[in-house]
Amino acid sequence: MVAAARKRVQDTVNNYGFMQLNKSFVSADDVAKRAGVSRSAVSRTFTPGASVSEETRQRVMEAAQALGYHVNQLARGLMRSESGIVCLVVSEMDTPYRARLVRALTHELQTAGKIAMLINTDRSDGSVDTALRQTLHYRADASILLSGLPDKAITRLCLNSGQRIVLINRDDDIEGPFRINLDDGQAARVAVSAFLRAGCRHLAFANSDVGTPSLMARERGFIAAAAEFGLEVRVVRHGNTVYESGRKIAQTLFTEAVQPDAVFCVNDLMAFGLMDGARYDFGLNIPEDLCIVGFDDIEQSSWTSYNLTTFSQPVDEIVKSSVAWLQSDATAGRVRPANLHAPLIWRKTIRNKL
Amino acid sequence: MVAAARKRVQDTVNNYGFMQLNKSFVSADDVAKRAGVSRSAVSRTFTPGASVSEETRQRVMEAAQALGYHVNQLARGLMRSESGIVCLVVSEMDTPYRARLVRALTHELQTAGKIAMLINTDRSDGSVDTALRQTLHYRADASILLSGLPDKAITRLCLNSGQRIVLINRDDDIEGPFRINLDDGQAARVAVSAFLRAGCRHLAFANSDVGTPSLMARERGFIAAAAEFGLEVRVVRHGNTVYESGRKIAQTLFTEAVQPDAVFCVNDLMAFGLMDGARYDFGLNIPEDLCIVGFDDIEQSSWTSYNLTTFSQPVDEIVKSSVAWLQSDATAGRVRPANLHAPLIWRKTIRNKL
DNA sequence: GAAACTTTTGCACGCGCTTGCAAAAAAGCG
DNA sequence: CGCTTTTTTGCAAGCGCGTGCAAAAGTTTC
Repeated sequence: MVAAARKRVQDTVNNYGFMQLNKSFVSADDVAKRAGVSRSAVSRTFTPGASVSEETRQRVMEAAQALGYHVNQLARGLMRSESGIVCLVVSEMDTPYRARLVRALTHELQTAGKIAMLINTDRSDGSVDTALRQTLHYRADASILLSGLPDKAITRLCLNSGQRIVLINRDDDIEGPFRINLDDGQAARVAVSAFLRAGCRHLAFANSDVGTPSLMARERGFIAAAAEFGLEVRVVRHGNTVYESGRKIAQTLFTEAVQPDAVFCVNDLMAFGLMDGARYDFGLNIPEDLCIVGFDDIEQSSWTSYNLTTFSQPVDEIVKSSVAWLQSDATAGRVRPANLHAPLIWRKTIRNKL
Repeated sequence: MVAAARKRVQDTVNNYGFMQLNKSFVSADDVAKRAGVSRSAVSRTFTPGASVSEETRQRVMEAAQALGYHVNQLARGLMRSESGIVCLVVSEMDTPYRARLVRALTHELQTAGKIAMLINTDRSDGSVDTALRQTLHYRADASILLSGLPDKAITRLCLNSGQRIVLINRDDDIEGPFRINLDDGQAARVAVSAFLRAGCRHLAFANSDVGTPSLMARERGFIAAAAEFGLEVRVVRHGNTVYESGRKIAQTLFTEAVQPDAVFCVNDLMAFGLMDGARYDFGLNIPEDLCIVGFDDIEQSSWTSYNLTTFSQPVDEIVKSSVAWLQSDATAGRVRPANLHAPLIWRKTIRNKL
């Protein structure tokens, strides 16, 4: 129906003599006709590595230019079984870290000649599995998951459809997808030793209760590292990894009998909440009374009001290695996960010496 | 080549008897064969409003279920000239306000049965025009521009291709696109009267020097509203609409002979920078020494360290009206722009009385 | 200049789907 | 039950493109 309507418009327009300029879409056929060659010729002109003589190539390009032709990626995708589409499935994408990742990913994908489709898994219903199935509808070449963890069945379905999957910070022992993780254990160790050097003795860990693998890895790592020095860790888990949760955790921690003098927050947002809670609800000074370290190094961490010492997500590396893997030859089956290092960015929330 | 390889795999698999489960993609043909009907029947089953008897419909659905079939949107898009794709073209999408908008838009589009393609215009080269042309490659049904302003020629090209365009906060007199704007003038007037009620007499306006239409509208509105009360406005423009620029502007403003006691910041990020500058570089107290109002009401504005009084972007309304218009009947030609109201959210950066 | 190459070109088929059209089946009616 | 009207169905064409194949054109070689 729509197509019919469009067709009609086009014809009318043509009758009025405005020709190609106003035609809905110019096809390879049109270009071929104008250039006086076969349609294959124009198709080959736009296919890197195909056999076309320089002369016809010129002719085709000229005609294409004049008509404003560009290949229809939908049709090309249909033939090639390679749509050039990469799906980014992500929830709560306005979270600073996620937003930065999405920005960097889309950019990198574009420079690699791919295009990003954004799938929002905010609504609770179908969540990730539905989203992943959706990626199949559009024959996406690959999916990159920033949040959620897919069911094994659906993962296999995607892989069998020739799709590649990248999991960022979602470690799990699913095989097939490329997994990118941070060395959370190492970061935790660095945090502990930084706290100790600052003279802290009462360590706490502020986590969310969603229990994402990488968050749990940080928690375990921190507890283990502290144990090596004979220290116990007060762990508080609450809500999501957002400001409010940090605030809430401050309420819990600073109304207890023995209060921490150092807190590792599982991400920066929670650290900000915790800092504001400590400062404004309990009058604590940071870093004199309380040392804090966060994770992600989002932009706000460098704002003077917070000046948060935090671990930096190597966004560039994450993005580069993801896209590189997408373009590499499919070594189907088990894929070696990437393990990236998150360096500590020193600012002002851990004191230098006691 | 890829297609050929896939075909080969499929055949092998079939020979081994694993059948459909492992086949790359199951097509409508497969379903038809299994259900014992024609391919048109299955196509009609998945086309709302098409004529199929309840019985065959059931049979088809069953077969589809068993085989894991879902229509290929690429192929459907090819036929229907309606891909279901909506392009979001945006730069610096990790900016809190933009990120929120992108999140809300993708969500709303999905519930409307569309899917979002994200086009990043960060890199300076082609910018918006290239991006918009890219949307044509994928035969997007529509494009929503959150940043940048397209050339008229390319706009017309998109419109002629049957694409619809939405401009958010990018007012300009381009005709054809649906434009959504805020009532910046009204907001500016509200800001002035709030400052006056607080006893402020030295107004300043902190703007970026990129000169986006909506930002300039706020500036003009503020100056005009102040003039009605016989007050002059010290305008400072610097850099981008980011934290650092606000910081820089603080340096400028508070080293001058006559210092402002009220600043309207063109967005929240700049307001934060200005606040931090005022507080930490100049020891000013907010709101006692200095009143501040921002724009956007991003999440950070409610954080205790800032507690910024600011104008709220009606994100929900923006998103809803955008998507609604996309689905409405094309009233081609001049489209009446939407003019939305941005209410002031009172927090703690404007004092109540003198 | 003819034979043996190599490169370029056009044809025709197919990717997976929608849809107008006419035939077939079902339903309504006196 | 026969006839008309409505609904359902299959056929076939076509959306815009890529690509194997064989014919055509161009190059080299002796």
